[in-house]
Amino acid sequence: MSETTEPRTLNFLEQIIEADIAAGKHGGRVGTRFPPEPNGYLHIGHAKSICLNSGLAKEYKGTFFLRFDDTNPAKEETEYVESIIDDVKWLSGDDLKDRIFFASDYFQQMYDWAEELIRKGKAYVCDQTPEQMKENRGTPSEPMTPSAGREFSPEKNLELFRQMRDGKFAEGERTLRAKIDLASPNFNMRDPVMYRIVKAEHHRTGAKWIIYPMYDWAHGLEDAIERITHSICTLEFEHHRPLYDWFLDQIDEFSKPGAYRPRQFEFARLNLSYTVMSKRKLLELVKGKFVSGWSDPRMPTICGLRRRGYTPESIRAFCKEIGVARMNSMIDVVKLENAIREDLNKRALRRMGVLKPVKLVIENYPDEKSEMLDAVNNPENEADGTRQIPFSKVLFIEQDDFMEIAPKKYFRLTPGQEVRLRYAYYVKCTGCVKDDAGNVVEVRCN
RNA sequence: UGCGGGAUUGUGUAAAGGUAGCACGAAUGGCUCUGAACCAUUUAGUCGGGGUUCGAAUCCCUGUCCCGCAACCA
Repeated sequence: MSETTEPRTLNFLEQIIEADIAAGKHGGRVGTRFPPEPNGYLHIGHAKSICLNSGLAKEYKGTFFLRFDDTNPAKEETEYVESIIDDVKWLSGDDLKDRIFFASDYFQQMYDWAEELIRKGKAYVCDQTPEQMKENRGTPSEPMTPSAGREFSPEKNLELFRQMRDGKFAEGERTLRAKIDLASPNFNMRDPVMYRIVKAEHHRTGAKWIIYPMYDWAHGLEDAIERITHSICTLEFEHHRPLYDWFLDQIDEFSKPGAYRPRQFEFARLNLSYTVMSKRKLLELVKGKFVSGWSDPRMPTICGLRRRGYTPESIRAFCKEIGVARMNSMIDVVKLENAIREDLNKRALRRMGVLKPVKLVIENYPDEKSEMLDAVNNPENEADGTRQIPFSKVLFIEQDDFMEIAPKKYFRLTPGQEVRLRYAYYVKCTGCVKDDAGNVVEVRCN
């Protein structure tokens, strides 16, 4: 007997993961995460990342975490944290129990590792202002100009760093920088900032910290702490990858032979035709009261789609359908619409409604009579049963369902044409009644 | 400019040297219970130029075009 196996096509991430499992990396385990900064509401673009990460974890029987990358108190709020948790739970169908984390919970650990780098002479305190840093960054052919701190002893830098932590400096006065390469063609490697001073209330740690880790320093550490195996992000972080690896290389715990190492992989973000996804513009719509709020059904936010009637299954199907690649693309929004149509077609209970009514009079139906007719709730699922709908001489139909003078392929009511009324009788249109202005006020048939 | 990515029907996405497939769209036809859905048929593609090979979307060379980055944002 021959086995017919469904030909399964893997996307590039599945191929990488399967190769890693086959090679025994991480003991064959898969751990993914969705790491939003709580600085806004999630939209359909984020849905792609959520479905990807949670989907891969499910597919390979791994773990999926929701982690808030809350490293910039100036932009983050608890309101966003709460909405993101709701949206991710709803979309992924995962209760996220015990699997919601915060970068801010790792601040002390990150700080300790920063001191480790300073002690090793791999990081230093810089006194350049943001403006000076920009001026001194150099050009592709000229190296950057460092500050004196680059040559200070580890002891002195450690002391300065502790002073930063303890509030001896104002915002912008000092930063901690990694000592990497003054002339790297990848500007991310030209001594990137690891910590900056931000004197703002953090939504979780309050005023405990006044120095905050930058994304590049923090992200790989967060992944490493959580034992993420495949750290999936969007394409624009591609040339941050050398930095991601460099930082982990500097920390004993993650650079020892056989030590745990997460890896970064990039994919193309979602672009949807006719859809605004810029956080700034969406915020403008909300603040300017052009919409009723983040969950306005016209918004491309996850909560907006939810209110519009999208099911999580349909959005997941959409994400699976569009695939994942490293090429920038523009998905036609009809693809999203197709996903919900397909889903709802299978499970939605049908109801009839009339938006712009016009009276339909059945001339040969008795004046006083009325009867109840059986209507199928869902033609695609008999189990959904039937309901009763009333029928009488005078009914209301959609204005668009009648045309006095109709084109060739008009299948609705027009004088002389017979149609079937849904769940009821065949009727033939005999004409219509108009008011003084010429508007059709009544359609007649028998 | 430097660095890093990318290029397969209209839009996406497969094919790891061996028949270019799938989905959505579009078109045509069918259907007197949603102009939906469904059914049938059709449409249309490997960026250009060289090379390797019996055979190239795939490997090599070369050109072109597109995207991203050069924040004390993530």
